[in-house]
Amino acid sequence: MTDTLTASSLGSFARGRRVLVTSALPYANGHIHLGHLVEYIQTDIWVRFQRMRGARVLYVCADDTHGTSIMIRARQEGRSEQELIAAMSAAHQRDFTGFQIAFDHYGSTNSERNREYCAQIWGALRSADFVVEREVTQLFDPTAGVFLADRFVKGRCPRCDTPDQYGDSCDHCGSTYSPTELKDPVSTLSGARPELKSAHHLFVKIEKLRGFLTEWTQEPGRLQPEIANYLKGHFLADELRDWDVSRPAPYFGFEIPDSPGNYWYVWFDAPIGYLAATSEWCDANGEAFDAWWRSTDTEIYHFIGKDIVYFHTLFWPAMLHVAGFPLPKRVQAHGFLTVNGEKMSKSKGTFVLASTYLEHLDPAHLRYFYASKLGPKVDDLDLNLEELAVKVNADLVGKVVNLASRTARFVKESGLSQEYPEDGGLFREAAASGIAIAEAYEACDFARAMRLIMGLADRANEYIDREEPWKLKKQPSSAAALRDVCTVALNLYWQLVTYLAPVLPKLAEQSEKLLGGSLASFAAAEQPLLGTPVAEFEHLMQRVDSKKVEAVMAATRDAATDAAASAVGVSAPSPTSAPVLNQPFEDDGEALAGEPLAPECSFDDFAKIDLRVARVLTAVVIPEANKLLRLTVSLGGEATREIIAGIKSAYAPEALVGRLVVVVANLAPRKMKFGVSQGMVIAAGPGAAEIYILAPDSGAKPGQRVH
RNA sequence: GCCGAAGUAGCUCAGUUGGUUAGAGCACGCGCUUCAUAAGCGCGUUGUCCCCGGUUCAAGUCCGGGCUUCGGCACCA
Repeated sequence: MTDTLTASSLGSFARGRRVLVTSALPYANGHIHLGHLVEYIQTDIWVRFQRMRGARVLYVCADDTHGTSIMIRARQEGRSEQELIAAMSAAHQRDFTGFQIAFDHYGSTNSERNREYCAQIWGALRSADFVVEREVTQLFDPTAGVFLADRFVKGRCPRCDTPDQYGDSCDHCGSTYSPTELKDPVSTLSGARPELKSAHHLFVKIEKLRGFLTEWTQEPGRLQPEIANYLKGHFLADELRDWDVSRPAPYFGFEIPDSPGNYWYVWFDAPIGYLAATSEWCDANGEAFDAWWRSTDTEIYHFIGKDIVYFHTLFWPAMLHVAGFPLPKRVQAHGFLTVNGEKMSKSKGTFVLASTYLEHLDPAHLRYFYASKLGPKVDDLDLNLEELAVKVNADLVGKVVNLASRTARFVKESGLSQEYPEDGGLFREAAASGIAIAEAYEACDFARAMRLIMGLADRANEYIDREEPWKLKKQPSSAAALRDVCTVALNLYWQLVTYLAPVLPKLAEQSEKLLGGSLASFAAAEQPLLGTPVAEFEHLMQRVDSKKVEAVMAATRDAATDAAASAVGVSAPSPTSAPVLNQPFEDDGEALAGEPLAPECSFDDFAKIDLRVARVLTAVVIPEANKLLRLTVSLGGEATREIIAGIKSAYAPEALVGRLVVVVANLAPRKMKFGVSQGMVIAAGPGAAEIYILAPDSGAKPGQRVH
């Protein structure tokens, strides 16, 4: 009956194909959350799919462990970096396992093997004359004890003398310069006067490879078209700047062997972690590294987020190319996750950690939901929790699992028929659909694959309804017919579970127990199961309970609150404290953590800043700008100022006119694209819709100073 | 302003190389069924396929122009 398809054609389509797959390395500075999981679930599904088609797949990942923030966090927590990253790696791996993400090997960038590969690639860059060493005289903040990047230094423009300019270029005259040329430089970190300090810096002259990279990135199928386009128009159109790959001590990372006191920048050693992880796996499994990474027979795939595209499409291929490694066949980027249409937020309970989710909900639900949403494009993906419940309940429970649920019990005694019954071509058609489904998986168009599968599920349910097995059951004379109908239904179910197995490995496993076959290969969808026993039916999947969804969000909010409490050292309230808050606040530590306190300043320092109450007289949008409003404010009497403020996204002009605000009145005028701004309106918030202007209580008058 | 993507039923989306009365799921209404996890099946309602113009025997699909939305960049001290 399935003779139109050669047996196991789907399952062996990729036999002999050797595929090396990576997900981006999660940073050891934080726990895995639902946003990370988009990538790992996407990759894991793709890997499982490739295996089911007969490819030999190696899936590796590792923790990304280096950098300043790890160093500082370890200090704050009073433990070594090694302790910190070991604990975080264990937590990461626990979370991944919980979501059935199955790496072949999970390494760390802080491994000896990684250091070796870093040295190897570094050596190749050196000998191919890609490294420029420059004795750079850099500004150093003696208070904070760190070298200052350009934008952490301000001063007067060396060309036109305009004050308050950043270390790289002047907004007034447009000239560019080195921060050391700034007059009267100030560190924006501590306010200290930076010292000149000589530092050895190492750069990779990536411009030498612009032709090669252009060709490589524009190769069809290499990158998603929108990304190839973007690179072509933005980076590759101009001369590529030398890439600064070193950081001076102190830095948690690998010291550069031929440049003592300098460390490889975290983004240098992070992708090399792919090599190290592969190598470690090879050692542990008696495989030859060269067969995986040095062989042109191996197809290398990187799954990444859109934020790190240029590391993986410019620097990384450049490094591999120079060091003589084959390059990735494809770099697949995905968008960011939003929850209920917004950025994830701890206070709203949508910044959900993987571990929190797992305490309440089934990982399979998230895997299916992501699969149903993930296409080949770089679009952001929205996790609407209501939609998740509806989709999972309707598709997986109502359609797919229901097929087994409504027929398996009827054949518990008899098992499946010996011969495949007439089914009107349903099985054959579903087997043939495997090609389109496989193509969709291959192209990372999981949403399409899910749609195709659900279409098949609809047809199977219609079949059961037509055949009415429950009626056959009531007539002992129809026993054979009953068994035939259930055989068809369960085989159609079997096909669906085959196709869904990359997404729902646990369901596949349970189904193997129920029906006794093997779902290791897509070939399972081509040959019906016949004459086999059927096990006692057990529920294969629970519905999504919206109470549990709410519990996840509540737990997320609670965790944020607890973190805030411990962050500010709140202990039990003192019995003598007078006014008691009878209403609990849910102020989390998100904001403070995101922007730590600035170094202490003296009263004199503070007094330099002249804050004044002002009244907004006029406010108009600047149409050409995306974020700016042009305000006229009064400081009382005739004194007015024009201020350009980046608050358009949060305030309509008419909502501002007439109200009192606080302005920095003695801020040096700043020439901007749309005019000169004579001051600054004080506001809080992360930006976009969340900008909150400070207002004095009623009674304050324009012109009054804020002390 | 620049670059990119997208605009199809109340919602989420599908519509392959232009080809018959534009589809699915959810929601809604009516009916059937009761094997199944308040699951399933049938029938039905809802559309200026963003707008204008062009090519064509034929445009949701191709071309030109415009509008809107969302990303990214610039601008935000």
